[in-house]
Amino acid sequence: MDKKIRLVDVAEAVGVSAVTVSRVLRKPELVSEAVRLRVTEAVARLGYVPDPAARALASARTDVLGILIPSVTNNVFSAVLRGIYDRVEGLPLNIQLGNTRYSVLEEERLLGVFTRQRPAGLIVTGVDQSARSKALLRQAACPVVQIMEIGDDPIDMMVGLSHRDAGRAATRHLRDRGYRRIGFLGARMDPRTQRRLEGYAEVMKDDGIFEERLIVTTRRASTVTLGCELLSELLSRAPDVDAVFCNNDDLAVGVLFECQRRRISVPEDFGICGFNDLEMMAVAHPSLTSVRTNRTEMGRRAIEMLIARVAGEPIDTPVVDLGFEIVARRSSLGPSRREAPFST
Amino acid sequence: MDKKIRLVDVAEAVGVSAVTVSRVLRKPELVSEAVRLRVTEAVARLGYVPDPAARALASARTDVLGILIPSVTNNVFSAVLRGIYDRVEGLPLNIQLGNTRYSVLEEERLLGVFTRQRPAGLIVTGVDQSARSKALLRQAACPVVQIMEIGDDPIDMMVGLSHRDAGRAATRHLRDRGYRRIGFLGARMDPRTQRRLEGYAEVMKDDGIFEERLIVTTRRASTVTLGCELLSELLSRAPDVDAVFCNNDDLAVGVLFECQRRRISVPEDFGICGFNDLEMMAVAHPSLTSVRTNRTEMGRRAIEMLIARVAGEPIDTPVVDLGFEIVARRSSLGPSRREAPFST
DNA sequence: TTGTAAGCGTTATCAT
DNA sequence: ATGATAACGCTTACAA
Repeated sequence: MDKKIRLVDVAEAVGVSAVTVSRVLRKPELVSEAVRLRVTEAVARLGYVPDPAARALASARTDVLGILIPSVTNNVFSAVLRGIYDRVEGLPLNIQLGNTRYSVLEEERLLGVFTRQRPAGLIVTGVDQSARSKALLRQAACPVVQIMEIGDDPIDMMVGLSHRDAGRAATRHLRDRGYRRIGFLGARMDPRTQRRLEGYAEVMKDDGIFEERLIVTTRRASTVTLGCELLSELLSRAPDVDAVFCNNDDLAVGVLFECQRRRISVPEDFGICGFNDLEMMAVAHPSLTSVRTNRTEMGRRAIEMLIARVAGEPIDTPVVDLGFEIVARRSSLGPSRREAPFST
Repeated sequence: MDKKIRLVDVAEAVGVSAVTVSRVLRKPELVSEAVRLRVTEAVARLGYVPDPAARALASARTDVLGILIPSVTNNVFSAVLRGIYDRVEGLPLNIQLGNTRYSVLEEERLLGVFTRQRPAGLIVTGVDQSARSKALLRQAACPVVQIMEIGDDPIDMMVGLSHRDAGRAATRHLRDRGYRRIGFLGARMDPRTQRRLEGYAEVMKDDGIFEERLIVTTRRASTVTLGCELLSELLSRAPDVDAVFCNNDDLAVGVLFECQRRRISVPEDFGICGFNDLEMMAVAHPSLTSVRTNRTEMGRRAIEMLIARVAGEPIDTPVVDLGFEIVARRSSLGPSRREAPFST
C-alpha cells in the first residue's frame, strides 16, 4: 500500500510551504494563479485527500451533518432521508445518521456524541427532546432544524406540519363523507401519533360522536400485519364501527386486506383513511384515501435552511409549515353509495 | 455555554496527569483502583466527553463503521440496517451511512471519503465494486464485509446468498405448482436482480419453456405502482401468461392489486411469487408467496464478523451463505385447483 | 502504577 | 502572495 500522502508531501513536490497548499484547497483566490495550478496538479497526481480528523482538530469544525431519526425501517423517515440526500448531493457535506429508536435517552446519548464532533449542522426529529438534549442543541454552536412537527418555541429552526390539524382534517373528511362510528387505529404511539389522536378526539367530541371503544392503540411498531390485527380487535370491541382512521398507511393496507378477507365492502360498509400517502395507496383496490405529508420536501427544506445558515444568510421564517393534504380516494367514498366517481 | 472540558481539565481536577485519565478511559485495568475511582467520578461530574477528532488523529483509528448501501428508501436495506443497528447497540462504535444510489462512481467517491477516516470497519453492498473501489477496500487497513451476495474472490469477508440460486428456486416452485407460461417482472435491474433473472432463465430454458416475451424489466425503482404497470405490460405482450415471478415484493403486491382490479383469480388463473418476503406478504389477500432472505440476520452477522476481526479473532468462514427459503403461500397454489390447504 | 515528551496532519496567527 | 510557528486534544512510546 502506498504511504499516506500528506499536505507536506504535496508542498514538497511543488516546492512551496504546506500552508500554501492548504490555502489552494480552501481559499484558492488568495493564491497566485501560477502556484495554484501547480499545486492543483500535484494534488491530483499524488492523490492527496485531506485527513478529516486533523482538519477537524485544527479548525474546530467539520463537514458533518448530524441527522437523528427514530427509526431506519420506517418508510416515513426513508422519504425524509431521500430528500436530505438529494439536496446534499454534490455539496462538501457528509451525513452522519443516528438512530434513536424512539428513545429520548438514546437521542440524548447520540446528541452527546454528535455535538462533540462540532458538526456543521444538526437535524432532529420532533419537538419532544429531553431538557438535556435541548440544552445540548442550544449550546451546539451550529444550526439546528427540528423536522416532522412544528410548534412554538423552536430550538432554532423547524420544518414540519401540525399533526393535530392533520388528525382533525382526516376525521372531518370521514365524517363529511357520511361515516359516523369512526374508529382510530394507532401504532407506536410516538408524539406525532398522539397528536393525531388528539385531533381525532377533538372532532369526534365536537360532533358528540366520541366513544372510547372506537380507539385501538398499541406501542408496537406499525406494520400491515398489525393493521389486520388492530381491525380485528376493533371489530370485536365495536362491531358497528363504520370507518377507521389509521395512523399509518401500513395499518390502512392491513385493514383493507382484512376487510377483503372478511368480505366487508370498502367503502360501502366501511371507510378507510390512512396517513402519509405512501405510493401504494393510489393503486390499492379499492384505492385508499390518505393524508399526504411532504416528507421528501421536508428533508430538502431542512438541508436548505441549514446551508443558508452556515452561509450566514438570515432566515426570515425559522418555522416552516409544510402542511398536508387529504387525498380522497375510493376507500372513503361514503357508506352505501352506488355511484363511483373514481375509476378504481 | 460552559467551556469545553478536556482531558487535562479532568486531570487537573483529580490531581493526576492527562495520560492517567486517558488510561482510565481506554485501559482501566492498568490504573490503580483508587485513582480510577476518582477519575471516573471527575469525568462524570465535569461531563467530559473525548474529542473524536483528536483521538482519531493521535491514534490513527476511529470508532466509525462505514456502511455503504445503494438506497435509503428500499425496504430491503432498511431491514439490513436494523440488524446492524441492533447488533451495534451498546458497543463503542458509530455508524456512518453512505448512500451510493446504485452508482458505482458514487460508491467510489464515498469509499474515498470513508477510508480517509481510518474506519474501524467497512460494509459494502454486493460484489460489483469498481476496480478502484476494490483497490481502496483492499488497502483499507480495516476489516471489510461485502453483504447481500456471495461469490468467490471476496475482498475480505462476505455475508449473503446466491441470487441466481434463489431465482432458480422461485421459478422451479412456480413450475412445480403447475404453472407453465411463467413471466418475469424486474425493476431497477441492479446486479442482484440480474442474477435472479439469470436463475429464472436457466430453469425456463432447461424446461424448454423459455420465451423472451415473458420477461418485462425496467431500470425504474421498484414500487407497488410499478408492479401494476409491469403486469399490464406483460399481459398485453403475453395474454396467455399464467404466473409471474416478481423480483421484489412491492411489484408482487402491485400485481395482486392489478389482478383484483382485472378480476383475475389468484392463484387459480394466475400465480404470483415475490422476492424478500416482506412482512405484508403473509397477510395479503390471498397471501403472497415469496422468497425469504434473512436480511436482518445479514446485518447482524456482518457486524459480528467485523467485531471479531477487530478483536483479532481469526475468521474460520470468511464467506457466509445465509441462504433463502421459498415461503409457499396461497398465491402460488397452482392453476385451477379447488381445495384450499391454506386458510387465507 | 504513573508520568514525560513527542508527535498525529491540519489550520490560525502573525510575519515578511 | 507566501511562509514560519504555534496550537488543536489526544495517544504512544519510553522512562521512572
